[in-house]
Amino acid sequence: MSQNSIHWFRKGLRLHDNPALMAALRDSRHIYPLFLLDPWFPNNTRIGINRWRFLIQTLRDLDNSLKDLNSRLFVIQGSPTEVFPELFEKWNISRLTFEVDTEPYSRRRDEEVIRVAERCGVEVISKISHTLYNIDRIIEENNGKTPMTYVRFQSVVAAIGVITLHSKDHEEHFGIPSLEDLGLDTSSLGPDLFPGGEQEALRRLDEHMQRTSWVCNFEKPQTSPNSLNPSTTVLSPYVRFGCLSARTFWWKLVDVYRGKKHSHPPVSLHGQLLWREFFYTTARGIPNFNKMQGNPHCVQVDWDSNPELLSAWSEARTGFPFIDAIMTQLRQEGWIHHLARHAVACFLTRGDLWISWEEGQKVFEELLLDADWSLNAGNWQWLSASTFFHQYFRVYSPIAFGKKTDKYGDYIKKYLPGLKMFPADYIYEPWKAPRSIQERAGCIVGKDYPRPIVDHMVAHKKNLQRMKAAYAKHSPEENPIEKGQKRKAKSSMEMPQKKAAKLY
DNA sequence: TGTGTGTTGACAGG
DNA sequence: CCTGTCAACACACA
Repeated sequence: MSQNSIHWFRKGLRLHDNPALMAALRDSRHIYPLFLLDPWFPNNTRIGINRWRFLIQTLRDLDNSLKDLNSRLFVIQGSPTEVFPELFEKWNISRLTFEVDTEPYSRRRDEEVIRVAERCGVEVISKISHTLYNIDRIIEENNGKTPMTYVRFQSVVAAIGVITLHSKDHEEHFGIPSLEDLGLDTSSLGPDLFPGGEQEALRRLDEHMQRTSWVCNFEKPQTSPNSLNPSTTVLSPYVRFGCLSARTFWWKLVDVYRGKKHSHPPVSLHGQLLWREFFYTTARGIPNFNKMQGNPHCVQVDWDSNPELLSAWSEARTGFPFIDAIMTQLRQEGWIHHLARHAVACFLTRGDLWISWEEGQKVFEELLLDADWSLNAGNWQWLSASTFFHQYFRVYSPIAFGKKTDKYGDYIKKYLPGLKMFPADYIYEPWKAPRSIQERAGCIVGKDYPRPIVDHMVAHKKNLQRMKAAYAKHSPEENPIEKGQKRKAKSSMEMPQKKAAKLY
């Protein structure tokens, strides 16, 4: 039997570890590798120019790889339910294959496409390969409940057992558009530090996996948010687009770890992949995951609406050099270290500006090369102490935090060259520098660089109280009255006992 | 229902 | 480098 198949690339933009693509190849006479530029995405999400470039580079790389196999990538603009019926008929298609995607829009889209395919008599095959595990099964194994902690998540996946890795492996052509073809403004393109594509992804993976002791000793919290070159792998954009299979990454790490002492989840590189899996699971299980309202696990906070403060943050004009340097790196290069994300996210939300994490989520969605719906929403909830993380009294200092790993402010000077001449004593707080030093540095605060938009000490103390009030009102699954009584009992009884126990 | 724990705080003090 | 304190959270498990 010979068939004509379409393999629909969405994420999973690779040839390696691609079970759905393999399913398309089986017994096929013709296979049509297809990528749709679905207008839903630019119409409903924010895609910055740097991520557009990453996508186009990735598609070119995929096309090149397919050329080596005597094939080409077909790139078509249009919504799936309109495009597919035409293509099914035009190419006489009997089979459609694609990778499972767990995001809300993707699930709705795929359900509709499956219905369209059924009507056209086209068999649909979908395979899991974007995640290590079957995300739905994780929730099932946890009695239908979404695991809410990493520890809980780990115990559930441990029970599921080892993940598997898929074994390795025309006529007219619809070309890959350029950024200009797509009508995009390319004037703000940043340096091309992380070019898209499977070949680049595999090259970078290989490069890092050769550093065996670095891999074995990797502990995420020990890596620096403000080194001049990334202190971590920056494989995240590649995993996000599926240029690199998370499963291939996982098993490469198994090879490197074998027979050696190595770090473990949550801090290890394996642990990082499991964090991704954790947030994919919670994003699948929790309704309205990218919103506060209607999200049953999210603490409801009375965030301020303050467009001036928000744009100062997103445009690197807060007057805190550490924060502004990070936001500059983000905008120019499309990637910042995870702890740098913590620092700016805390600053925007519960730490200083008291602006909703949803606003920060939008900015990251636009600017990060690795912006991923599930991870972005999950991490913003984490950092704003809305869901998953509740120790809201742990606040990052926009002054002190960066000093731990960059005493002299070299990172700040790289991204904010206007502050280059400031002495180390004042680089994190230039407004404290005497006028003479500001003049010598050629940078007057309030004129050449903004004054701080908030007093951190005042703001964070006030915000702590506002968080306390929000938590007092928060009652995810319980009767609020009952909860209030429990809280009272705890605070009057437990604390003195604890202190007494310590004294004796 | 109490207790231990939680990838990644800041700060003072030894 | 480590520790405890600050003031205090929810989740998970026994």
